[in-house]
Amino acid sequence: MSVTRSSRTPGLADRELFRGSTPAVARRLLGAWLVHDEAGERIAGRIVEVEAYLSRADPASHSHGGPTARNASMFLAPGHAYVYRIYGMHHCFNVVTGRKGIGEAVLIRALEPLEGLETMVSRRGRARARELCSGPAKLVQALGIGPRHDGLDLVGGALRIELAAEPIGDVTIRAGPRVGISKAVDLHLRFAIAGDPWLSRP
DNA sequence: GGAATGATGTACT
DNA sequence: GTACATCATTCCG
Repeated sequence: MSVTRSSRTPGLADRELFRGSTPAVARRLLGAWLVHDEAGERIAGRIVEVEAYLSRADPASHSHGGPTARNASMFLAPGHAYVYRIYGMHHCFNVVTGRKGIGEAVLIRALEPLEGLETMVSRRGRARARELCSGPAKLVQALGIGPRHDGLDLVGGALRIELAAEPIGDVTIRAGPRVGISKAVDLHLRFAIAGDPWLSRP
């Protein structure tokens, strides 16, 4: 199976990447790679779409009501994973961002599939590349992410973020309302690489 | 204890 | 484009 592949060599992200303003971190994550090393195989994709979820003041954020058993991982230090179950049957993957203890995170919504394509296809049960990682629950399934990754440290782990050599330019980023929420629809906290063919929706 | 709801995906019309 | 699967968490009484 042939795929487009970036010639740039990704580099490991350190914890600083995840600190600071969560919308700024969300923008910075576009173009970075999400990588999962498992059983000697490398499954990876390039992040093309994300959403920022802020602290208690953000009514659409899971941390809105304060810490609970479910959202506990959101209050860990930046760079940890927050994995939760949605609609009783899917899981979504977030990276904790901002500052420890405030409950902010970036939801990864879509990837351009780059490595481990065969494994992704077998996990997803469909061969069309466009359907492998074009949605938060799809990419979680394709990369083999699950509830066991909730709360894990992404810095230096088997599941991690790797930075592209050059960040993408701000002009290529589009912002818009977050998907699937009913509150704070006026906030434009969904960020995507403009015109990218791998988005969950245009 | 009970009911509503959800950061979705898939199948089908 | 619309319907529906499916269940933990949350909120209300």
